[in-house]
Amino acid sequence: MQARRLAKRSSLGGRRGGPALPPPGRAPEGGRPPPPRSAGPGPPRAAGAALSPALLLLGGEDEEEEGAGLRRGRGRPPERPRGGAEDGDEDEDDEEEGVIEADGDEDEDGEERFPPPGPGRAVPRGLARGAGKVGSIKRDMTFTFHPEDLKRDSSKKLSHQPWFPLAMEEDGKAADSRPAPRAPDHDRDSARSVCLLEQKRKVVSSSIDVPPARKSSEELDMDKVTAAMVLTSLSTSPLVRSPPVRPNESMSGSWKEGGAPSSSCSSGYWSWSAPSDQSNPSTPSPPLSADCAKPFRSPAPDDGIDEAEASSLLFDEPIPRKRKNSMKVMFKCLWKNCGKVLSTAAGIQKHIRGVHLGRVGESDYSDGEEDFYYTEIKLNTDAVADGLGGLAPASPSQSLASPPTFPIPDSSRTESPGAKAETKLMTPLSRSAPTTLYLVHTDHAYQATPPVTIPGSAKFTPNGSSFSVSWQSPPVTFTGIPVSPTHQPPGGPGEQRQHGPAALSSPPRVTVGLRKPRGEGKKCRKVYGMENRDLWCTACRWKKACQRFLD
DNA sequence: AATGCCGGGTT
DNA sequence: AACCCGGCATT
Repeated sequence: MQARRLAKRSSLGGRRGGPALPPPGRAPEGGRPPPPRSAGPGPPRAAGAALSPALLLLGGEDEEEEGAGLRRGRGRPPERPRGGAEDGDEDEDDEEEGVIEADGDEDEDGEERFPPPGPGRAVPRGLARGAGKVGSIKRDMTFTFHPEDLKRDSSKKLSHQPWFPLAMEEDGKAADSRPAPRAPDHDRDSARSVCLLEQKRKVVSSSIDVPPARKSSEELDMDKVTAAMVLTSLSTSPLVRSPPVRPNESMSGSWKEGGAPSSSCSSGYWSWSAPSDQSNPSTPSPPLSADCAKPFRSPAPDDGIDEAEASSLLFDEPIPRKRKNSMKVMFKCLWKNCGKVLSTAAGIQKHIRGVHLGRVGESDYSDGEEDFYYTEIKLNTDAVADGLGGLAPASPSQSLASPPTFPIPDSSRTESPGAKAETKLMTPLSRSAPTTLYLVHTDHAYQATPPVTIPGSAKFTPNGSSFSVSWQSPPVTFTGIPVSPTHQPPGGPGEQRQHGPAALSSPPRVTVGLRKPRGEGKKCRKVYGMENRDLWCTACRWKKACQRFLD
């Protein structure tokens, strides 16, 4: 590393002249070829910066070399490293990891960018897209997915409802005619059309039988289309994403009962895939996929897992599916001095209704008032080990941007009676989650540890008596006021700068003009060492006050 | 000597 | 503004 720096420095002309080592393979002075250094600093560097987070996952060495290449490259004519190397690198990345959409919207060649699903996918899709619709479609539909198609499809269907079945039939015929040209059997065709319909929508895997006997397939279609649309809107607006996550809520949406399980789940899957199309760089919405897509992957084992793995790896977030086995949802009564914890929402509602609200008779009836008196607790078996990271999977990305926007955690909660139980209950968790996710997501283990000591998690014990209300607020305050010194949003140096002095200002008022006392905490240099200078926070790299490990 | 980072220069 | 580094204070 130092060598690298030296090399760089010397290649730049050895500003200080004196102690600079002679550059390894280069004539030091005199008729030096004019290095195109002015062209260098901008783009390549940026590229390096962009790459590094992803590479970080793959291991330090790669990045190291990458970085070295970059820096060296700037002083050199673009023989091999940059122009070609960049492409090569990216390709490599793509191949290794399947997809990187860290900056997915950067390039707008939609077609190229499309294959998020990983290497295996590209081929079948091509086939499916082009001629080979016939044979492989059944398999493909499970995995391939074009949100566009879906949208186009549904909109088509909606607008031209009348001719839709016809079209489908034609489609089916066309499909059929190739392998076995024979007289069209209408029954089979209709059945097939149903199948195709499903396929088009990417609704089911092959193993799930679509009941062809259903007479009014049109009605059913409408149903599904509407369901799909509902889900579209849901998945499009990230804030309303919570509902499908929780299976055991008593009021699972009405659309759910109307649609077959296949419908709902496919929608989940669909909304999961959607981000690739929406050029939403942040993350897919794993919660949906975690619950829904999985069952459908199992019938087709050749693909699903890897891909999910890859995606989770790509987005460098804790694997969302973890939640499935490690999460346990409990419901805690918030009534004063009660603190009863039950495992089902129905149970806790009944409890509240009966015990606290005194509505013993009307056990079935629920106006939702009970919802105000209990809260959902997600117990994570990993929580102890991972710290708050365990909570993270609930909701990944979008609130990273604006953590401290909801300073009214409790009061508001108890007041809006019209709100739906689910959303209301979800919010505390799903909102607190991104914070924790953030902590885990951004850096390394030792950075994840300090947050564990924050009040929120300290109280996050299954049976803590003072748990419920007080627990919900801390995450919020925590977000707003960085109790945890460890982490800063990438854009937040300024913000954090304020906090540092704020904390320090009261004790050492005397030394206002002087240097602030040296921080005793770990700094990037200590933590990562000189050889991993690339991992340092920028401030440390520039020999400024460390931003990552604030004191 | 190693480290942290301020102040200031350069791009 | 981002980047970089001399040089000083602290450990």
